[in-house]
Amino acid sequence: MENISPALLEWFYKNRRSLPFREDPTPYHVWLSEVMLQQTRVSAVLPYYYRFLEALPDIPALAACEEEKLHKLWEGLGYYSRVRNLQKAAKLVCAQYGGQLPADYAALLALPGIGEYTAGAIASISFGLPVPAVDGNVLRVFSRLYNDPGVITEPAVKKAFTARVMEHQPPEKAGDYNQALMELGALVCVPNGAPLCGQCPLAEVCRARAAGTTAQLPQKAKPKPRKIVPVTLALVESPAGFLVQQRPQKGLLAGLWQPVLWEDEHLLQAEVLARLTALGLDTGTAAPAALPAAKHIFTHIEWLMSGVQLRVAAQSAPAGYVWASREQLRTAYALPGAFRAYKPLLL
DNA sequence: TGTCCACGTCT
DNA sequence: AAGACGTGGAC
Repeated sequence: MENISPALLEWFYKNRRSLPFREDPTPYHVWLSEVMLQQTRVSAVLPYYYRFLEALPDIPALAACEEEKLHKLWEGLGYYSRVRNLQKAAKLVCAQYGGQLPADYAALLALPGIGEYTAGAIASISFGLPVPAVDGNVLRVFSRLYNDPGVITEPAVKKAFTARVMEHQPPEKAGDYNQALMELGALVCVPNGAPLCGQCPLAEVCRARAAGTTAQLPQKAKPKPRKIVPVTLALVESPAGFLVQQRPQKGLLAGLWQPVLWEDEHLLQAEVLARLTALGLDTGTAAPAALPAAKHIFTHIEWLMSGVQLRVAAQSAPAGYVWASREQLRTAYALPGAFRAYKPLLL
């Protein structure tokens, strides 16, 4: 196949979206934006990106940030290990590289939370190094360009596609070329079988377009069914606020905060009261109110939530729990989006 | 309603 | 190799 980069770059320079991390592509800006953009759309990321940089304008500031403030800056973005790894890496960068990201693909790849894609994006976009940055957009574009039915979730297929990506990459414009491929995937060679081939600078050479197979590409593995998990929660409010606890530092929603909650159990009101009493809480005599049922879908799990809401007298919090005021819940404690249905009651 | 996006990284 | 890990919006 002829080299696609001249037509691709010409299209990119005319059609690229103006994005804050593109207008000022420092290594830190590109790093932060790429980590935020992993599994998350541009429109969702932008407000977080502005707020994060305002609070933590450089890598040393990120390295020094309090964990709770960091979680709060990421609250609602999901995949919270991303922000913990971001700070781990920032601390390493301060200790090993004087607070500046290294202009070296292998050194970037060695940092926590930076995998092949993110290392390639930073190295090519910020440092101009001729390395690949192959994300889902690029895999989709190349699966269609070559009419290749390879299952793109398989590492061997990704490797083969990456080799093709590099055959077309102009070493002097690696960053623009990589961004152009992703931008083409985001704006023109879109998923779900309806690419805008009429606007595509590569339409003439696209083998899937010639074969009429764009809607069947890319091929992917079937997702596994999600596990259904019953969850019971208790919104316990005293004059001091709501009773909350921090989740364990490993696993689902690690380190985030939640109301009193039992996973894998669907409890009746009387059972909830008994559990609260067993924690040492004086629940008084007022009848609890049932909470509306709610569902939250994670990638691999589906929470079916129900529970109760109740007011109790002023008292000390049971071990492992704290009373958090509405103000503290708004400004200091990071609550995952899974509790969105109940947030109006909490905030 | 349910599916897809969404390879991205770590384990 | 395969599973863990969030969220929200498009369709």
